[in-house]
Amino acid sequence: MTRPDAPAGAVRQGSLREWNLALVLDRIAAADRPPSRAELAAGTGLTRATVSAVVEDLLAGRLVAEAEPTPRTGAGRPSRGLVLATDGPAGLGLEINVDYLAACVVDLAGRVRHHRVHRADLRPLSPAEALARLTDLAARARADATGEGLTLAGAALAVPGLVDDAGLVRLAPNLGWRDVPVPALLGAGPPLTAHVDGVPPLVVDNEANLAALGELHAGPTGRASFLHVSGEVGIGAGIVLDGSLFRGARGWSGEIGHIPVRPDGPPCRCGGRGCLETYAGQEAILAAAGLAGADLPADTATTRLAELAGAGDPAVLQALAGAGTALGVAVAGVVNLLDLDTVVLGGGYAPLAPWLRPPVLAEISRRVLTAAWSPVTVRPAALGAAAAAVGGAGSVVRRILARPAGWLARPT
Amino acid sequence: MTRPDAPAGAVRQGSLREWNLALVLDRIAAADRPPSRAELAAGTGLTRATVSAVVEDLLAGRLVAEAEPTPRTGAGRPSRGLVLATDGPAGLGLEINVDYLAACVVDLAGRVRHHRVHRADLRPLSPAEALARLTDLAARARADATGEGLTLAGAALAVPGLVDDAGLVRLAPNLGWRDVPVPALLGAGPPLTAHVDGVPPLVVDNEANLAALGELHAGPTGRASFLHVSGEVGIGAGIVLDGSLFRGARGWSGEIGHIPVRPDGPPCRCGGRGCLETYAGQEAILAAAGLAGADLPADTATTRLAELAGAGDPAVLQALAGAGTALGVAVAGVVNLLDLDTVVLGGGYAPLAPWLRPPVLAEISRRVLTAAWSPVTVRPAALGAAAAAVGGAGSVVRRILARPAGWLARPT
DNA sequence: CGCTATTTGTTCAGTGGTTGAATTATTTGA
DNA sequence: TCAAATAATTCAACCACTGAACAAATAGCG
Repeated sequence: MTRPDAPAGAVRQGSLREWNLALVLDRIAAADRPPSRAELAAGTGLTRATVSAVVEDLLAGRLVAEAEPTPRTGAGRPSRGLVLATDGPAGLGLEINVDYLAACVVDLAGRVRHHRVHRADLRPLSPAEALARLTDLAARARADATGEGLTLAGAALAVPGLVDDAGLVRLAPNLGWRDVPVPALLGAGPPLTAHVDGVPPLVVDNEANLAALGELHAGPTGRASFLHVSGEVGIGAGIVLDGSLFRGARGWSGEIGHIPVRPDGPPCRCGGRGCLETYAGQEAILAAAGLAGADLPADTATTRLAELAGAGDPAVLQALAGAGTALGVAVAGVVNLLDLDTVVLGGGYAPLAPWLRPPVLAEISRRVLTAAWSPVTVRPAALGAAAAAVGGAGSVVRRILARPAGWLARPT
Repeated sequence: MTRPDAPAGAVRQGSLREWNLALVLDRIAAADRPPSRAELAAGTGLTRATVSAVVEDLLAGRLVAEAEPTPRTGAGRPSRGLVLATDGPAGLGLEINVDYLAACVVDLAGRVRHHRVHRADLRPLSPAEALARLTDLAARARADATGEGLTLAGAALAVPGLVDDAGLVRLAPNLGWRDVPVPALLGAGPPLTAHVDGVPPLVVDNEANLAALGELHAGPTGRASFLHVSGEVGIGAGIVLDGSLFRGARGWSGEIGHIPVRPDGPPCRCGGRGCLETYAGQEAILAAAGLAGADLPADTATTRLAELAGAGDPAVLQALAGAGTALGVAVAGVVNLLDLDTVVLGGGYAPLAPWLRPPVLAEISRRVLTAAWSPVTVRPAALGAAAAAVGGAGSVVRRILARPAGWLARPT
């Protein structure tokens, strides 16, 4: 199935070119070394004539550039390799979390060109105050980007909570936010490029979703399926199916933290009982490790746990084993349901992966029906802290790569 | 997002026509009354000229037909309504289960033109013997179909087990099958139309998947997202996301029966403990209701349970309440994870829905984070017994509707 | 009954984008 | 220096869609 089942709209002449622009650009992005026009023609099935025409459009629009002449290889006219432009459009990624703000800029080629983190406990601040600080950070990122010749094509903001299509944060429990209209509050900053192709200049999304996207594009292939579990104060998950993020019917998928692990376990903030969060959330782990009252900032707490576990502290080791088992039970259910082959431990779980991985794997191999045929990989996230910001910035440029015609046709 | 992210292949001139054939055909199929060419043009955004040309191709290929002249409506030249052909291609749906075989034929318009069920306990038979009987049933269906002027375009066989791409049944626990090469054994029957468009003439798939597809196409809209839970001896689920079946990375999604409900509950056949199946599988319900030794055929067992529950038998009511609660716990996890808005109780659960629904709903409203914003519907399946056969046959004709060019270009 | 208004469906020149073959460009190797 | 080889461009042909004009078929009205 390479084609969507039911076309959504009319296909006119121009759609052909739109499609082939995306096709060629996608191959340039996916190639491991700058491909020539001839190689692209062979790879896509288009004729060399068509590829030349398409590439001409892409060059004119500053989406690709011709690479430095490569060292000679054989007889014949030398090929001119094509690479993604590093002086064209770029994406701005923003993140707001309980104890830090982050901003980063990613160019078309996926390189992180700017990255800055601002640590501060944001819980005492009002949403407007917190977002004002974020606007400062964004302005600095923008200045950096334009200084390097980049054009910001859009921004994505990661929030640890439920967000609706319009960017309204319905609920961010750990920030204490409820019904915060983020785009309006953040719109005070310098304007980004206006709506491109129907997408607003600022997209607000769940932190776990964007972190999963970051993980997807950090990996080698773009067509993976995995579950990215992000263990912060709450536990969120991003679900990537066949290379694209699954958002659910209303965009609120991934609430793995409230999967029941023991239906009659301890009560949870959500109103249920025995949710995963009550066993493997950060507070639960700290409490089990006897570090409950320490009141450490969230990220420090994680590093502290890793240190103590590395030193062999028995209470911490037992706490992590318990959390890992609970996580494994929940993840086994997910893997049974969705038939995924990879589980990524991200966010606060990444540094704890050495201790969480064994119990998670044990539960999976006990409970997953198909584990015998095809093993399930459990690994820590490749991207470190603030993966969500990078993922968000990446999502902006991926949107351009997926539909370059929209960018090329933008009003200038 | 109406367009796939990364085009998979070259888009040539002909692709345009291919796409628009599918577009127009899809609108004809989705319309609630035969649309005219002019209405199609208005609805799709194509010009009337293009629609005429496309419709001409579809008429020539016997995929659509002109409807009877409709009663007059206003001034102007009368329109000629277009309907899906009922004398063109049709799909053959087959099902093999523990205690019955079924075959049915569905035409392009989705009407069931033939349906026959053969009841017999298949467990004592070898796979070859069982499939020989199914071949007989299929031959009768074919004779019926050709008698009505239909051309069988392909077949889908539903099996209660894990199936790989090649049609090899890796494991069907309740039939006692392991590594059965179904297409080879069933291939002895009269040949179907040869490979159309790269798809083999016989597709073997999981029973729960095909039942979910049947439910999808029985519904009004083609773009739904829901979980179809099929409670037979085992418990399977078909996951429909945005109008298409999600099969998982390897095609083995939906094993909801082995989601852990109580991690330290009773041991399960799969090796785990406390799986959903040990609480809400048919055997578990019968045991809890005190009907364990009765040794009823599976479908009779379900009707018996419904009778007793209807009569107010306290043991049965309690058994169903317990099963419903366990099911609700598992389903709540799924809904939290995937953000679905509908859960369909199918297979053996359909007749028991009046008693299962309340506890399932109760667990969902307790445990699903977003239930407050947007309620989750729980309803019995619209299709009755052998829904998988109908769904399978439907999947064959849907494939033609989704890609009519492949059918039109077939060698004749 | 004839005329007009109205809507449907078809015809046809025009256009955009791809195709395939021929042509030009640029290098290696004999 | 020339032939072989490979890359990229050019150009006539072609395909499918567009837009406008046209033909077909009816209702309403005098």
